[in-house]
Amino acid sequence: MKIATWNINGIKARLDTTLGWLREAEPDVVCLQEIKSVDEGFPVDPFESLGYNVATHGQKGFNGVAILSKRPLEDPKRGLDGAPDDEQARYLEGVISTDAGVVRVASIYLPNGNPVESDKFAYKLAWADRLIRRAEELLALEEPVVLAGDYNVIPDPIDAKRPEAWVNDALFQPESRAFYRRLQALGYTDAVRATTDAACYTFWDYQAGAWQKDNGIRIDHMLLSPQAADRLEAVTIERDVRGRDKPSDHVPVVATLSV
DNA sequence: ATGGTGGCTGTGCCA
Repeated sequence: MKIATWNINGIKARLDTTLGWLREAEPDVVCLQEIKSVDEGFPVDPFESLGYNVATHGQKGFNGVAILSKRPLEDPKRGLDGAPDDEQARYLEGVISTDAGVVRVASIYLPNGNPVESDKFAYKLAWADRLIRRAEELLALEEPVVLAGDYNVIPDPIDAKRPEAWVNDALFQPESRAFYRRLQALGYTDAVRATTDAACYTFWDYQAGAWQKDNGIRIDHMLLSPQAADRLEAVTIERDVRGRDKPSDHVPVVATLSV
């Protein structure tokens, strides 16, 4: 099974770009972030025409996540527990059954958190704590679990072309990096780092020629429970997608699992 | 170099 995660930066502006990559890569499951659409506004039909079931958790204007899956998404869960007044749409989880078993998938859009001195950074860390609690609950199920999404965390200096440029940014704060390590200490595996030690990026800013200079960062991650890590066969970062027409500023990350 | 670009919104906010 090919499972992908991709921050598309707006489904309306990215519809053709997204459909084009789906036709070519033919992933079984795609976790989308930043759909920037309410559920009723998401263009379901073209994805269903490609054979996908569509589940969304959207909001007006910003944020919003979705899961596309060739098989039905069972038991969908929208949002994380622990903050009933939080209206930001950043988490969608569900179960996919195959002939070889089940896999639980979550589409995650962790808050950016900039600027660090603002309440946005506190919100980021609080949201990360709520994700840790969910991740702990999921580990207890002893299922293959894939926590996929835009984490807005640069884990290590190797994950940025110019790490010195990010030292005051929320994405590279010690607290943000500690959260990411804590997830791994619980037992989750960084799928990219399970397959390579090389520098590789998933995001290049639209500004200042970042793509042309390869001034990128690795912030889109797939974290695997032990049962999922045991089934990991391959991981790719679809870097060339960034150089196409009307690109998102992020590219897809794809993991192949033997489920 | 306190800019730069892009999406969605609504005359600015967010990334």
